[in-house]
Amino acid sequence: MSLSGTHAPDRDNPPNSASYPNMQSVTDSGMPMHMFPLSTVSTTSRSKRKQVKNACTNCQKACKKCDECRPCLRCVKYGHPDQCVDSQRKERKKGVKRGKYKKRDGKGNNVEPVDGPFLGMPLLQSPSTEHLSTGETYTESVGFEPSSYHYGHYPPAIPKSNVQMYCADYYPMQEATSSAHSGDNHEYTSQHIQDHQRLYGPVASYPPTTIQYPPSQLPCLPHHAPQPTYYSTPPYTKSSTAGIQERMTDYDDSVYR
DNA sequence: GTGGTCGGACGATCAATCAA
DNA sequence: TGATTGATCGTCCGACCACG
Repeated sequence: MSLSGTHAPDRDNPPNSASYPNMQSVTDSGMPMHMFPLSTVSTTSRSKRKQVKNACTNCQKACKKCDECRPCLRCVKYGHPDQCVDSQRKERKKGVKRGKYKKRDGKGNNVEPVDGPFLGMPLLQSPSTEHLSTGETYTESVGFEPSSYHYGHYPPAIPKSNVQMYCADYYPMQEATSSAHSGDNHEYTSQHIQDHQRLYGPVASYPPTTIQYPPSQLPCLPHHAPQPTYYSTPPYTKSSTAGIQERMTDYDDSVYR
């Protein structure tokens, strides 16, 4: 990122390190844990950080959390929604030679291939899944590795140009903490959310209770924005709260492929 | 209290490689 | 040809600092 800097982050206590699983601050969707209903948030888990596919230039420059919507909440918050544009990604290198492949056990050791419940994919073992049996209580930590393993198992990609992101997984409608927001820790106040709604339309409730397919509204888009193209056959029909997050995430991912 | 800066951990992506 | 691996690139956490 930036090339010059004088401050030294706390290397001895990497707060986001997997070696500190109890220091959960964000969820799979990138939503800060404090924005979850307390009853569903495990205090002992640390799930993977969820990143947006493409941060806007402002957030990228500031190294701050962005969201899929344009303008993003951060740009709205700081009063420059018109400058909220996707950053450009450079093309990945091709023709990079690689050595012999090793089988792995996740720790860098050579092992035999492991089988898991999803196409040989190992289960994501999160501490918070221990008390959850059938998914009756939804937390972000439940589920399987939202990685490229299962990408492409859903209907063929639709052109990216036809896609606008559905952001139900991002915006919390719980009352924001009374302490309002602090810094950039994406603790948007209810006032911020209301402002955003006033400007750009309603945002989705969180967590959703049922999957709507296609979504009846695109919560983060300006009302005049072009509507996305959806498959005629929904890739997901799950109606329980369990797993909704990952399903929506998977869907979002699938449309890019 | 608020916002800006920034190092670096780690998540996402996808081409190269493997194996059936 | 689909699955797996590993390199690359990007996001953003969280500490620190400046400012009003």
